[in-house]
Amino acid sequence: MTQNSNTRTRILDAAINIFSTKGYHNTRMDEIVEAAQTSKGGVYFHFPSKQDIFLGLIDEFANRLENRISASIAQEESGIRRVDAALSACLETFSAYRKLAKIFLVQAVGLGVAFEEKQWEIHDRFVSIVQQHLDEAVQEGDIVSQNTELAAYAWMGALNEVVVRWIHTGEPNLEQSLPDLRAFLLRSVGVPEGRIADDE
Amino acid sequence: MTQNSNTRTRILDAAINIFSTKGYHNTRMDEIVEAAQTSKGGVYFHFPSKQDIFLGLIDEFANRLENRISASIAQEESGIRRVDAALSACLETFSAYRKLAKIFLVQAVGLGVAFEEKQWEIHDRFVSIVQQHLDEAVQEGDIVSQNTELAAYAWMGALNEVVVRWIHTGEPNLEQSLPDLRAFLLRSVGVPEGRIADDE
DNA sequence: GTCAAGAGACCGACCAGTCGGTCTCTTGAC
DNA sequence: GTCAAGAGACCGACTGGTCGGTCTCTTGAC
Repeated sequence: MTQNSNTRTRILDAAINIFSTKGYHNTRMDEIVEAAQTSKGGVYFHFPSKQDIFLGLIDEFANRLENRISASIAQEESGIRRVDAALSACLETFSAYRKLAKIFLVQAVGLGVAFEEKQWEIHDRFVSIVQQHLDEAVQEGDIVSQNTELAAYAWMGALNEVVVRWIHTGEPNLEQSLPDLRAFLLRSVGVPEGRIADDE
Repeated sequence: MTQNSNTRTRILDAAINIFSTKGYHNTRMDEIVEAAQTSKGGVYFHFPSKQDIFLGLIDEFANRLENRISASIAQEESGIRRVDAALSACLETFSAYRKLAKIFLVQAVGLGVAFEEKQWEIHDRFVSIVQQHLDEAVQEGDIVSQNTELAAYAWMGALNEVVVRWIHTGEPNLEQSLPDLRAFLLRSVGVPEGRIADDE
């Protein structure tokens, strides 16, 4: 039973802190044990393995992010406003969970085949969402006809890069990058200049 | 001395192959030894450490990439043509060295503080190049005034994502993505639609 | 003979995971 | 109310394998 054990939470907090700063392979279970103020046995009572803790954190964050984005999109009608909503939700979520974001975007990369699969599965989920909405925008005539798959990947990449940059340096503040990033993304898919400026 | 020892080359080839598929931590020195058809002693005669081989590969690739890009840019006059040249050079280089590209873009990420520094140093070199040229384009009136730093990061991210995608799936062929990617990038910084289509 | 180049047995630090055990809390028969 | 019986949570010494790196020993060219 997943009862609200305090120890379990402490372990997860410790794992987030250490994984995010040192990466998967440079994190020793003993470090997590110490930071969580528990014992080896305590950790392995709550979690089956190191890998399981790590993947659990990633899954949890991916779901949280996707939910927030979906919810934001659902509240808006028009294409461009949806982009705004999704983008805001996205940056806000990353902003609110900087350490998890680092695990998600940085530490989960390059861990070998075992992790690659999950990595791509999640990745593609987000790409699909973006592409789907770009396709709708094309059909509604909001943007010019184009290679929306490539555009979706490029958006993901651009967003990823900006967020990783923020994770690393702490600035520029994500909220304050939003307008420029928004303008960049909208221009990139050919939203007419006139429609970029206003929110109506 | 970097003399043309056959063994040395075999070791590097083996390292490229194995690092690129398994990542840094999942690559055993013994695997490299075996693939290079040499011995532990042979490897450690030519290289001081595992980390050194890895970082050496990255450095080598980064320099190669930067040189090719710089050379391409130098051959062109106008801003937009330079973008084209640089982009082509970039994609061609990644295309030609797919495994090194994977080490460079994927396997070098998330390796902990020891590697992060070098990672960012190289990263920033490329961002600077992009930003500098974007700034020039603004001054020459080719593109609208904007946050070129963010745009440079976003370009890097977009490019990175598309290339990583290709590394992973093998398609779409990078050369054939070029036109769409080019259009995406030029639009994103506000090059007038009319100037995107033609190469003149 | 000597020295670059390579071979491969060996070392020992490191670390994920295990396992026997303890401590506290709940339950229910009397 | 109490106490035996058990369950759940947690402890930490220990293990067994792994793997980067070293060391001594060959070999062959000059």
